[in-house]
Amino acid sequence: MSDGTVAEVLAAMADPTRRALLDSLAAGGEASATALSTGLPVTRQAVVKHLAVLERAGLVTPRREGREVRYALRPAPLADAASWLGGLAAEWDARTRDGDGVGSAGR
Amino acid sequence: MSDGTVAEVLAAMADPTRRALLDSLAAGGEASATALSTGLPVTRQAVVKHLAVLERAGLVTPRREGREVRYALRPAPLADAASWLGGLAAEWDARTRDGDGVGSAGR
DNA sequence: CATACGTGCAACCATCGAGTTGCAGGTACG
DNA sequence: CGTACCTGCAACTCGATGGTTGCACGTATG
Repeated sequence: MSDGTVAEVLAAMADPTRRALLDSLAAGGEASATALSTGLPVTRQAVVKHLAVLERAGLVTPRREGREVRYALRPAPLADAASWLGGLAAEWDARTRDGDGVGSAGR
Repeated sequence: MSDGTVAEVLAAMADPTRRALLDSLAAGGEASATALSTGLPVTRQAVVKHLAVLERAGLVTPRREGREVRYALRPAPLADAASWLGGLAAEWDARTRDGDGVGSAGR
């Protein structure tokens, strides 16, 4: 399951600034914190903190390149979170459809 | 697209207490706020607030039953969020796999 | 009718998260 | 070598959020 809890991924994806950050990375490939901060209405420091959160969630990975640090996207944890959510949704759906109560838990 | 933003769903699912709440509802079907609060280490009021968040996200729906209010699961928004995340993950995967830069996202 | 139970509202507190500013330390380059 | 640029750390502000207590109101029920 790659890295970072599903909960961490969800929390990371819940923030609009963070999503914008990830969008930028998806669109333009690797980028440094300073580069990312231009184009966003926040300070470089704020971006740094967000990147730290994203890294803890495993959604992004840093790579030192001379005097700067480039961050790149890591899709795996996102896919994990997505399938986890999907599984839960399916389970709920099965339960609410009829059995509604106990039932033989899917998992 | 049911109800509640995907972001709201993600934020709602990011909280452990809220997940526990949803688990209880999934396991035992409908339940009132007071019923849910027993079995959790928090006050009824805290549960009420969490239920409000979950309702705003569309994950739960209230139904007045005499003098009490029963909350029931609503799987749809969760499924939406899951497929949204899945789509994003696929897109990232496609981009990081080769094009990495701009590239015509589509296919 | 009186009582008990459940809900709803409001005030309040503590903590967390997002964001800022300021400054010190490396690293590239003329 | 000196300058410019980027990173890293620390202190601080401020609003949102999770949680609590207290109380008033409605609704069953003996």
